[in-house]
Amino acid sequence: MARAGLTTERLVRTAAELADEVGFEQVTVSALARRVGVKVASLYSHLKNSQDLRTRLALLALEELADRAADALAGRAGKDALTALANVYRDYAREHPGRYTAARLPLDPETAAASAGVRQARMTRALLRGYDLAEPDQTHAVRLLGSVFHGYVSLEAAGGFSHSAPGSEESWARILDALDSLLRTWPAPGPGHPHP
Amino acid sequence: MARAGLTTERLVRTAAELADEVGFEQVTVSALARRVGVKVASLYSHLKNSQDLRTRLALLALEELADRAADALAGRAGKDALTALANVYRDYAREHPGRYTAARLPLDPETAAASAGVRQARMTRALLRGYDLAEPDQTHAVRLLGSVFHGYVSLEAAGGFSHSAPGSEESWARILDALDSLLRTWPAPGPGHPHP
DNA sequence: ATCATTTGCCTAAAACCTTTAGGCTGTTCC
DNA sequence: GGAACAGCCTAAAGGTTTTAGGCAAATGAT
Repeated sequence: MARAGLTTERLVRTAAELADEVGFEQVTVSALARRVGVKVASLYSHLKNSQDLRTRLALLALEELADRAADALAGRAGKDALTALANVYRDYAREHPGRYTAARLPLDPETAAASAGVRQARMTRALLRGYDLAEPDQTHAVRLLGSVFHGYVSLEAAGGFSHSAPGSEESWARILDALDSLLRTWPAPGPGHPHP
Repeated sequence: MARAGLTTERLVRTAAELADEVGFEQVTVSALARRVGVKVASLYSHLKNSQDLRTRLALLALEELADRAADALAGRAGKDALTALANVYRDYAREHPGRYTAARLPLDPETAAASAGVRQARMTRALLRGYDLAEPDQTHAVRLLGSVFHGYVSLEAAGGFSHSAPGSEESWARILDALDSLLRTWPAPGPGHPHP
């Protein structure tokens, strides 16, 4: 009987392609087995179970995102860096929707701590060195940026901004303008402007 | 044979409880049938299929969110309104994680257009009347707020901000401060500050 | 080169979810 | 009461997950 020469890594990469083509939800051990031309049970030599496959896929996506982020940030600072990092997420989500969804999979704390997610957080923090933020504001800003990037990209992928003017492209640019401005003039805590 | 007296609405409400208890992903026609004490096939008189159940659950959650938003916004303006609306999303996600996940389900355009999602968008826009934003900046700001609320709540639910200082509560407060400040001084488009 | 071991893929089978088809029995309404 | 409908049931087919056990190809020692 001819052997297919499967490995866990190869399977996960194939699963990533599958995810981008048919959606992360549709990535199933069965579908993966079909695609690599092998019986379903054979995959259980390489994968613990279905959840294991999804987790590995998530870790792959987190790595790829972190790699792209590192590339994008190299040699940039300030708004340039902000824009570059933001576009890493948006572009990745558009090029690889299934992988991007996978990257959003909730991981248990230990797995998350060992993932490339921490690399991404570190890079976001590095980006903020181009602005003048002391702790704990820097952490708040890291969380804000993460929220905006993830939130915008998710809503856009769900079709939230299509079919209405102005275009999503323009909003994205203006939101980055706004974030840049906000980071340069991060406000002190408080109830906001005092009513005169 | 005693009749259970099921209706589609009752099933969807039960599915919502189920979602909050075991997670949206685990909401299945079978699990729902078990919970209401009926054979699986019986549910297909009330639900078109599994996807139909999930969609109805999403619509329920969107309605509940819009209702809470309307309550929260009544009689408030400015930062008060901003905080109230933001907390609607965060509190709802914490009280009803399954429902909140359901509300994030991508809907086909017609369904989305007929959902309470548009009511939510309208209310966010109404909130912004307390700030001085002309179109198209108002739309950009609506999208920014939606992104931050959804993004923050999602990352928080995924455990992104736990086990690290400062606490998520504090970041949330400071991010709302920052958004309020940003909305009061929304910047003009451009590359940012000119370098001196 | 041969034999033993390990490895990789297979078949078989059980458990669960989805969906359709058809039947029986309460309920409703003349 | 009886006709018609509605609501829940059984049956069955098809798909996914996972475990168990088998056979053959690759590996490596003698």
